[in-house]
Amino acid sequence: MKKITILDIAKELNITFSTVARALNDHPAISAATKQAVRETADRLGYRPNKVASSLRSGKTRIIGVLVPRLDVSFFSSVVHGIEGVMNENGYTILLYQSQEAIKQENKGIETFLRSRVDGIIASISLETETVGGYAEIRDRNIPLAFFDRVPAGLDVPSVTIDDYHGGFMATAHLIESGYRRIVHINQYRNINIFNERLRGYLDALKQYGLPVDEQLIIKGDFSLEFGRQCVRDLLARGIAFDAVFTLEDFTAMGVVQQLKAQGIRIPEEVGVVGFANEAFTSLVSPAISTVDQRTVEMGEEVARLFLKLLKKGDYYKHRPEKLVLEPKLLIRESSSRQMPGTK
Amino acid sequence: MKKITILDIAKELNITFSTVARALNDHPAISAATKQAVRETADRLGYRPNKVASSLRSGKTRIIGVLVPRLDVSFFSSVVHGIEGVMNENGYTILLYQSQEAIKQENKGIETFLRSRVDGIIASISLETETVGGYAEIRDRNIPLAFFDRVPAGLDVPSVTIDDYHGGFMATAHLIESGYRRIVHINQYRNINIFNERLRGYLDALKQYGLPVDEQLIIKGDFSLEFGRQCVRDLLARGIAFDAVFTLEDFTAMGVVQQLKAQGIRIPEEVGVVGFANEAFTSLVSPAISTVDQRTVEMGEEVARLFLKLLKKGDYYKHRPEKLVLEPKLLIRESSSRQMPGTK
DNA sequence: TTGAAAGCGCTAACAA
DNA sequence: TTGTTAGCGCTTTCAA
Repeated sequence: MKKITILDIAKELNITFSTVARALNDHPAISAATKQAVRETADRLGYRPNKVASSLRSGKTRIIGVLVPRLDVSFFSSVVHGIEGVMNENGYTILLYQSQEAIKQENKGIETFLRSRVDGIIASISLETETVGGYAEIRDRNIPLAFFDRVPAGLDVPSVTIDDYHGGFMATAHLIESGYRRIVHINQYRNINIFNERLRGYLDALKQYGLPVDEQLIIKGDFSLEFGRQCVRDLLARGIAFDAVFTLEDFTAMGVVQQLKAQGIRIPEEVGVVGFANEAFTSLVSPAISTVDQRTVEMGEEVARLFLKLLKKGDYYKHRPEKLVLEPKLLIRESSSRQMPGTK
Repeated sequence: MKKITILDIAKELNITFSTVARALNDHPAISAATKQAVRETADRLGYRPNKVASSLRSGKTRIIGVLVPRLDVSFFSSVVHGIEGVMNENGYTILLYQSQEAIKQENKGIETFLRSRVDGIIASISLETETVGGYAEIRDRNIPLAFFDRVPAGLDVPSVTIDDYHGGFMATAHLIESGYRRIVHINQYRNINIFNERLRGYLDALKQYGLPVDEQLIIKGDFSLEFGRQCVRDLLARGIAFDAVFTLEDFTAMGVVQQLKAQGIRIPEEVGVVGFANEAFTSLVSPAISTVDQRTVEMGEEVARLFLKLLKKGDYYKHRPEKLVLEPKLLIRESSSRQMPGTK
C-alpha cells in the first residue's frame, strides 16, 4: 500500500497540496465544495495525516510525557488511568516512561521526552530522587511540567498531591478517639516528603490530644508486608507495650494484621490498625483494614486538568505555580473499630 | 533558551552540518577528533537531537503504540509494566491508549497510532470488539501488530496468551480431585474467546473425570464481586445443590466467598472455591482463595520480545505468525484445600 | 574524511 | 478562494 500524502490527493483533484492541507484542517477560506471533494478523496485513498511531519513544522506534538516510578503499583497505574482519560478527551496522547524508582532511569526518561519534543511532562519522582536533578532542565527550556504525589523539594512547579499531613493526623486522631493510647507508627527510612508529612500528622495528633511521643513507637524501615510482620515481632520480643499501629501504607498494615493474628492478639479489641492508600485488598480481608484513601484516579484527572490550563498560558514559569492539595478520606473499617473503653 | 540544532554546532566548529550529523551518529567515516569536538560542543550548547525531525526523515519513530482496555485493572497495568520494561531496554518508547472497553474508542486509538506513525502496535481488544474491526487496516499497512491475552478472532497475527483452556481444566480437575462433585462455574455472557476457553476447560475436566454436565450449574453474567454474591444467593434460594464454585475471575470468587460466609457455609469443608487471575487480595483474604495465575508481567515481557523479533523481519505478514501460549499456574490455597472425604 | 544537496510531509506567510 | 513558496531538523546519497 503506497503511502498517501496531501500531494496525492491534490493530484487526484487537480488542485495544489496547500489547498488540500487547508481543506483537511477546515480552514475558513476554503469552499465547502472543495472541502467535501478533498475529504472524499482522502477517505477513498486511505489518507492518514502524518503527525510527525505536522509536529516538525508546527513545533507541537500534542504528546505529553508521563514519568512514573512503576506501573505495577496500583497507585501509579490508577493515576495514569486518570491522566490518560482526561488528556485523551483533550486530544493529547501519553508517552509513557517508568523510572523503576531509579534516578538514572528517571533522567533517561526526561532525556527521551526532551528529544521527543513532548508538549509537556507530568511526573512523580523516584524514591532515589533527592535533588531536583534532571527536572530543572525541563523548566529551563520552558516546557510545562507538573508533578503528582511525589514532588521534588526545591522546585517551584505546579503539582497535585493529597494532604498527607492531614491523612496522618486523621488516622492518628481516629485511633486516639477510639481509646488507643500507645500508637506505633511505622514509617520509612528515606527522606521523602510525603512520608515525612504523614509522620508529622501523627506527631501533631499526639500533641494535640496531649499524648507523649515515645521514640520507641516510631519505626523506620522499608515498606512491605514482611516488614510489618517483623515490626510486630520485634515490639513483642522487646516487650514494648502498644495498643495500635498506624502504618505509612497498606501492605505494611497487612503484615501487622497477619502477625498480630498469628500471635493470637485480637484486632481491634487489643490492638487497632490503620493503613494508608486504600489498596483493593484492605476492604476484602478480615478484619477489613481501616485506611486513608488517596483518591488516585481523581489525582490523575486533576493533574491532567491543571496541566491543560498550564498549556494554555504561554509562559508557564512566569505565574505562581498552582498547587492543588486534595483532601484524603479516612476509611474506618473493622481493624480500628472498637467501642471506647467504658462506653457501650 | 535558543533551540540548538546541528547547524549551530556546525557553525561553532566551522564544519558542515552533515559532518555534525554523522559525528553524532557515530558514523565510521568521521575522525575521532571531529567526533570528540562535536560531542563537546553539543554538550556545551545543550543540544538535544530532535526525534521528530529524524523520524520524519528516516520513517522510523522508535515508538510502539500500546492499546489496552483500561489501566486501572491490575492485569493490564502489570502487562504494560512488562512491555515498557523490555521495550525501554531496546530503545523504544510506549505511546499509551486506553479503549475503556469500547470499540469506538479503540478505533480512535488505532487511528491515533497510525497518524503518529508508530513503528508497531501491541494491543488487547476491548470486550465490545467482536470483529476484526480497525485492526485489519494495521495489517494492510504492513505495520507490525501483536496481541496479548484478548486476541481478535479471524486475524492471523502474533500473540501471547495463556492457555485459558488448561487453566480452566486444572482448576476444575483440582476441585474434582479434592472430592467436590457438583461444581458451579460462573462465566460471562459475552462471546469472548478467553472466557469460552476457560469454560471449555471446565467442561472437559468434568467429562474426563466422568462427571455429568449440569446446565443449572453453569451461570453466565457479568463479572463483579456483587455478581458472585448474587449467584450464591440464587443457587441457595433455588435449592440447587453444589459443593464447589469455579469463577472466571477473582472478584467474582471473592463475592462467592463473602456470601457463603454470610450464610454460614464453611469453606472449604462444605464448598470449595477457585478463582482466576491471582489478584493481590486472593492471597491476603481468609480463607485465602485458590486461583489461576496468569503470569502478567511475563506476558508483557514476552509480547515485547516477540515484537522485537517481528520488527527485525521486514515482511511481518509473510511469515506464519508466532503464537506463544504461556502455561498458567494453579495456586492451591485454603479455599479449596480440604481433605478428600474418607482420607486422612 | 568531509561537503553539497535533496527531501521526508506538513504549516503558514504572502501573493494573486 | 486558491496557489506559491519557504522551511521545520534531520538522514542519506553522491561527489570531492
